[in-house]
Amino acid sequence: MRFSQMLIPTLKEAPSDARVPSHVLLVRAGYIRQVAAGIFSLLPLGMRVVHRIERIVRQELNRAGAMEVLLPMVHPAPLWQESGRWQVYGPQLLRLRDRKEFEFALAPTAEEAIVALVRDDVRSYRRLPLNLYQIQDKFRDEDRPRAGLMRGREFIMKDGYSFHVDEEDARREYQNMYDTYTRIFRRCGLDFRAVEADTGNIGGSLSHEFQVLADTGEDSIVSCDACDYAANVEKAVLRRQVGEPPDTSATPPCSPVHTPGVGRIEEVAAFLQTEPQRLLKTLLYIADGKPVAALLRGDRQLNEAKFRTLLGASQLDPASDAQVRQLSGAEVGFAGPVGLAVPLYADLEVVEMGPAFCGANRTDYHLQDVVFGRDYQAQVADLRVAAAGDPCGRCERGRYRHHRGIEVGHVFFLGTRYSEPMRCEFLDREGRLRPMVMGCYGIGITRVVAAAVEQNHDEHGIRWPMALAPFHVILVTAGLEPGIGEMARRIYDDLQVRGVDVLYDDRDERPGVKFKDADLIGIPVRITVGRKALSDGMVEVRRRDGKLDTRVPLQEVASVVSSMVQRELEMGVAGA
RNA sequence: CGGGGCGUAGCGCAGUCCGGUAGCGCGCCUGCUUUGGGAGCAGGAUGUCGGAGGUUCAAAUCCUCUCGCCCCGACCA
Repeated sequence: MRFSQMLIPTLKEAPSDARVPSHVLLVRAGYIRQVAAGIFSLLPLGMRVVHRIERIVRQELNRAGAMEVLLPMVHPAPLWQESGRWQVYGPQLLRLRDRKEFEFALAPTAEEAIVALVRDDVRSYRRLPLNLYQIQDKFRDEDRPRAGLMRGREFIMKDGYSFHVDEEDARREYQNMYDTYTRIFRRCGLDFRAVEADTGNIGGSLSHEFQVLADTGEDSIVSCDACDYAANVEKAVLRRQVGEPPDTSATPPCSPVHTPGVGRIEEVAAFLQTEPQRLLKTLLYIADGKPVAALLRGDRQLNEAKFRTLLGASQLDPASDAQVRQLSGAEVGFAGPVGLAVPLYADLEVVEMGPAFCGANRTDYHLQDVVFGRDYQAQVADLRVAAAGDPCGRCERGRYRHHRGIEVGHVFFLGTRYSEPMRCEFLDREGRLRPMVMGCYGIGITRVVAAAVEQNHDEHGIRWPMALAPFHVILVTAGLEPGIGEMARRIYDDLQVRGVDVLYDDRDERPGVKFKDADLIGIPVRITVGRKALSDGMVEVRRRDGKLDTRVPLQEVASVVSSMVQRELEMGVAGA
């Protein structure tokens, strides 16, 4: 492709509404343009990157036995009413009406549509298992779209669904997809982790997110420094016993302290001239209509998902200010476990705290020297959000490291959440009607684009991994001598014959402009044919990642570069 | 949903307080020169000043309403 003929509108200045590197660079380098909040157009370069990703995804999924389909993007409301999600999904589901006032939704995901398809045409165990996927635009009317392609409202997603005769087979396929995703992201050249994830309200136990590691990621994940356990902090379990509970036999009885007007943890700690770690935090919640309290060390966060699971509650909300006043008998900020007539649940760490400060259930007062087991009792459980340094819950000695991640893939064991209400059933060997057991598997294609840039850029621009780059090589001419163009065209043809995708910058621009654009656009290999090439027959080969900057004889450059490209493309395909 | 910020040429911005009929840089077009890290000179094109209503002789500027975009928060007692 010739640069002069391609639409690559690069910008010297960043658009003012972009904050994160991927957004800034993808706009500046001419890959995307914003159309509305969270809605983007893909320009030719952006489209090429998307195609690269899609190709890898298709190859690996097809290889793993999945089949591609294309479902509609506009779903009739009754479909969603059948699964119950029309009521449950909320404002993220964009609803619309046609001219006859019939209601539709723009698909944010396609469980309903795929189930409707399969249940009508698959009635026998002989036709199972099935794994169907599509690559298609999705729409989610996000509360707050942000960070460019990272959290858009409209985005391209690969969504796949599998159907099985029983749970065992569904789990086998789950593993198959897990392995396939690992291959896909490895081939994309991304630094990622597969982490255990919270299954949310769908239930079930199996769920992994594929997280690309990047500081700008929205998700928080932890990985063990001793074993291979890694999980989203929403999910990460903690080791029960870490140290011995401190000896509190000499601790004086607890006593009130006057703390006028200080109710927030930091304020209380500052007022008492101590650390938040010495404070005991009491959080009042309403679980299915009944009050409960969670106790945590002052600097810790409650993991509501863990709490809800522990309680077996379907609804769990923080108590309102009025409820807090009524339950604790004090203003908000002065609740404590001592004498509180509410079921108490203490995080593992609370046991090991030693004498602590906590609210006195009396406005403007706290208690000091409060000891677990002596001054109050509570059920002890893993309740907090895992953080860096916390003890791994899967092995005996590991500690957690913390990372930020961008969720680019998610595999999920669904069970019969959809097949049951929507009656997606089959006849088994014995002639009995049974619901199919399902799994679902997603990859955010456009989010992979953003994640790759977040992970691979510098102050000059993008640095694509070879597998995702819109072109493998950019060929730049520097100088106006007629011989230079001729040489470049020969190299261009030679590379194309060898299957290398080349962007030939034939523009009538000064070399500086071409170099700046090449760096910004981020193509992995740059070949420069300049005046020097005319004199000594050498051209420059330089890698965008800085790993190579050398000169190669004109005659050899095509073979040298094409094998470099091939080698790199094959790196992730090992075992294929 | 709560709070904050911003909408002026394709992009980045000034002008708004204090009303007088729109400007700068980049980009774009033409010509000449230039050609290894975002060239120089000369000439040129480009605006419903987000929209609607109001005040006024006169509105980018003041008032009211509205739309859009960005950021922070939306459990932490």
